[in-house]
This record gives sequence, C-alpha cells and structure tokens, in this order.
Amino acid sequence: MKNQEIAKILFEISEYLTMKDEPFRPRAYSRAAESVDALDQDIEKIYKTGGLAAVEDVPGVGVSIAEKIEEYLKTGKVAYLEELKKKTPVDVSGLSAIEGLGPKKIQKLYKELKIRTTDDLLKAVIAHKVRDVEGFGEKTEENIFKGLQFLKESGGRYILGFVESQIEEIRKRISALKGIKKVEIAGSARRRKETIGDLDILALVEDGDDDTAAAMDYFVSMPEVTRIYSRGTTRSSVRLKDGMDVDLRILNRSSYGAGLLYFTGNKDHNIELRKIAIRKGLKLNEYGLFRRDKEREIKIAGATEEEVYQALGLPYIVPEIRENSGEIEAAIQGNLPKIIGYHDLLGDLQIQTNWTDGENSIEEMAEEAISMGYKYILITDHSKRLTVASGLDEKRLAEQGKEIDRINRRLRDKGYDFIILKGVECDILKDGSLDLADEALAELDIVGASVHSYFNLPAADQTERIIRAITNRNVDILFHPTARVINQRKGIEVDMDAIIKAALQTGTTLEIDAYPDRSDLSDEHIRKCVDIGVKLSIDSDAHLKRHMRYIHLGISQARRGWAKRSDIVNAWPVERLLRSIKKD
DNA sequence: GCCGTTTTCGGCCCGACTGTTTTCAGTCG
Repeated sequence: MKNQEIAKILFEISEYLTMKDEPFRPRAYSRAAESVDALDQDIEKIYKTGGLAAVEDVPGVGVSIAEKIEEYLKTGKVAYLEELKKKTPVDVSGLSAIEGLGPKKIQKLYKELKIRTTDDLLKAVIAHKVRDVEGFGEKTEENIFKGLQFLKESGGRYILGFVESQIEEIRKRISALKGIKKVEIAGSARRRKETIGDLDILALVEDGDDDTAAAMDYFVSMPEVTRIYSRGTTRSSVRLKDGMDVDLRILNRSSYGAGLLYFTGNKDHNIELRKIAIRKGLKLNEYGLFRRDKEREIKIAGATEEEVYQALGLPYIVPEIRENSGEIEAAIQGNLPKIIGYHDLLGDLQIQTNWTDGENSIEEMAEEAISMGYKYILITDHSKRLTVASGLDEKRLAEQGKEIDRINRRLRDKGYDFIILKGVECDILKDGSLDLADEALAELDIVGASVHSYFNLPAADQTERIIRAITNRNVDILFHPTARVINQRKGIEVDMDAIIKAALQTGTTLEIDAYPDRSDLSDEHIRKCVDIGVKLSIDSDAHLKRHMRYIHLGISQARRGWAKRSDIVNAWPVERLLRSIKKD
C-alpha cells in the first residue's frame, strides 16, 4: 500500500510551499496528505479501478493533486517536488524533525547561513552562528542543539508500528519464492521492541537443498533496494530506499531453530543460554546445540527453538521477554509468568471520534470494535482546552452522552453483545487541575486524563502536577503517562516511581498507549507497575478506524513488561471493569 | 489548491505557548 509514501510526498510539498511563503496552498497539500494517510483503502487500487476521477473523490484531493498522485503511481516520482527541491536544496524533512524548527525557520537558516542539512546546522550551532540570525537567539540555539542531540541518540531507529506492514510485505514475497518453506523476522522486531535498527529475515530451506541463488537474486534486486552490501549463498545484505538495512539468511531445517534463537537475541539472553550449555557440557551456537562425543560433535537439538530450550532444561521463553532481565532465572525456577495473550483484550479504552479530532463517527468506531471481537469501547474525545481539536466542553460532552445512549440502544436492538462507555480524555492543566468540572466528569463511566501542554516543567513540579491530577477521585486512567513521542520528543521529566506509587494509593490505572510512536508506558515502567500491583490498560488512542488495529503493539509492550491478563483492566469483563475502576 | 456553493470565486482551523521581541512570528497540536 503506497498511501503513506504518497502522504509523505504531499506533506513535503506542503513544507516547501510554506517556506516560499505561499498562502493556502501548503494547507491544501497537508490536508490532502492527512486525508490520503487516513484512507482505509489502497489508493493504488482506487486509481486502478476508478481512474483519476476516483482519486479526486478523496477528500482534499482535487484535479492537481490527483494528477501528482497518478504521476507517482506511474513513475515513482513527482516532478513538481523535484523542482521545488532543486530551487531550495534543503533537507526539509530532516531539519523539520527537530522539535521547534519549522519551514519558516529552515528557510531563514538557509538564506542567512546556507544551512541545508542537520550536519550543517550542528556546525553552525557549535560555532554560535545561529543565535545571531534575526528571530533566533541564545535559547533557540540551545533548543536546536538539544533537538539535534535527541535525534542523534534516537536516530536511525524505525518505529516498529510504522514499518511493520512494509516488513510483512517483504516477508510474504520472499515466502513465495521457490524452495523457501518458511520465512520469519528475527531480531528486535521479533522481540517486539518499539523501535528497530535493522531487519533480520530468516528463510528456511530443506536440508540438502542448496540452490538458494534464485532467492538471493530476488532479494538483492527487490524494487525497494538501493544498495547491495553483500550477496552470498546463505546470507545477503542490502539497504532499502528508506535507509533501513536488511539481512536475509537462509537456514536448513536441522538448524533453523538454533538460528532463529541466535538471530532473535538479545545478545545477553543468548550468552546466558550458552553458559547454561557449557555447564551441562554442551555447546550452543547458531547451528544447534552440540554434545562432544570423543572426537565428534553430535547435534542434540536445533530444528526448533522449543527443542533447544528443552535440551537446556528450560521451558520455552517467548521472544518478547528475551532481554536477560530475569527471565532465565524465572525459567529455571519454573516461575515464568503467564503473560497476556494477543487475543485477551475485551475492549479499548481510548478512542477519539469526529466529535473532536477523530475521522470516524462513534458508530463507525463501535462497528470496527465489534468486528475485532470486542465487548466494549470507551469514547474519549478531547476536552475544551485543546481548541484545535475542537475539544468538548461540559455541554457538548453531555450531548455526546445522549448520542451514545441512542447508539447503544440501536446496537442492542440489533442483538449485539456490546456496549459503548462514556468517557473523555481530559487535559491536565498546568497546576494539575482538570480542564472539565468535577460534576461533568462524575457523570461519565470512565475518565482518562492526560498532559498535552507544559512539557518542560521541572521534574518536581511535573510530578506534583500529575499526582494532583490522579488524586482527583473522578480520574480513573492516566493516559500516555510520559507524553513522549518517539523520535520527536522526550517524555516529560517526572519521578515515575512516585507516580506509580500514587497510582497504587489512589487506585488509578496507568495506560499503555499502543499508538506506534507513543508506546507509553514503556516496558520498563510496565514491569514496575506489575511488580507492585498497579492496574494497567492497553489502548489504541485511535483517531481513525484503522488505528484500532495498532492495539497488538500495546499488547507486545505489556508482554515485554511481563504483564499478565489479570493486570490489564480491559482484559476484564465490563462489569468487573466498571466495578473496580472507580475509586469511591 | 480545494471546496462549496452564492455555478465562478471567496474563504480557507485557530488558540496557546515560546522566544523573540516591545507587539509579534513561528511552531505545535
């Protein structure tokens, strides 16, 4: 599906046009970008079945943009964008990734200091040249420096949820090749880390079948490949257009499990396993588990991961917790937790609709939830402070409640075992008070509260602010507790231990926000919550129907934090959820 | 450049916040 690629191009055009001080056209392009990004159907399919006219039916897309989409689908390029880039040869998307830098400032830096790339910018910042440009100053220069540092630290990592469909597509294509029996993704993607550095693909061929040339030929000549690092019979390595490095390794059946284990990692987990092997007089490597018998090595396991673990005297350890952070000790002692499964959730507790900044109606989101097998959802539109999202005030919130009642009646009449719960995503104000009146919040089934402003308060103030908010007896869940956006913004600085403690005392649930670039709470914080018994929820934070499908990423995150079904409130039936969540 | 009509062109989301200014531009959501 090329929707995201096209959205990115349209957005880039919008930024160039903003730099040129064009009125309105930038807005038209970014609106079209958002709209294409939000589309349920494949834009290529729309074009192929309905032609240009069908593309023009996409909201925000008119004749001119439709033609550019057509051009991209046919040629993989948009001449208009190439032209803009030629006129202003600046890495806009790279530079605007820096928090606080937008097209206007980028334009100014290019004009005054000839800055084109983040490298140029870093040099200028170090030489203290930026502070002298009109409209900039010491503080801005410092913020740019921090932004560059942050990008460098997080840089080069891809957000799993955003690259997953591309990865799956490559996996499928390789699976279909002749002689390939099975293809799996290993590495940090298989451990379900929130970001991945590169991609390890493992392919299985039958023992004795060493004709891997066709598979390797295909791999290094895939359309998305821009550079071939190496091409061999068992391993090839390439770089994709978007910068990601990908390895393909071909394994035989007899060593497939050992290879999968080895390439899944993490490294420390593997090292621990090898130590166990040594203690048992065995040797573990990527080809199998071996016993030395006189002068010969005899393979005693290797075809599957399960048999390798078993031969080491261990139960199977799921990839999500292979981090050498206590899982091996727990496995030895028979204390591995029964972590939550991918089909254990009964509902989703953070969903935005077109009452505020969501795309779809309450009813559409409910239908999507029903099709996913859920029993309930909580509608949590924004509160009034978030004016751009046309956040709800007390009056509209009450109106929304009535609408939810009507839809619930309709769903019941249709015979669905499903309920829409009334909620809100209420802004936490600077001092920790809430954006909506207590009486309005008290009317709702479940209240979520979250931070969308003042991200830079000192840790002590920020912690106090959050604790004050969750101490309000109407607040049931703290949404995306650290407010981080991966590759964009660090989380707020808080004493998370103090917040987790306060959550325990007040009976507040902390959220695991599954949206790919949030993934908030992190695995590490989840584990702390699980250890002391703080309740958790796993929510999609969906602004469109499609976003609800990101929920599996939140489940991965929970699994990485060792959470059991009993720790997750939306894995509970609705009666128990409502009984337990309110702290009266 | 798109949309929605007032069918041929005028209006387009906007408030909070930051850092720069000394009254405001740029960025973010």
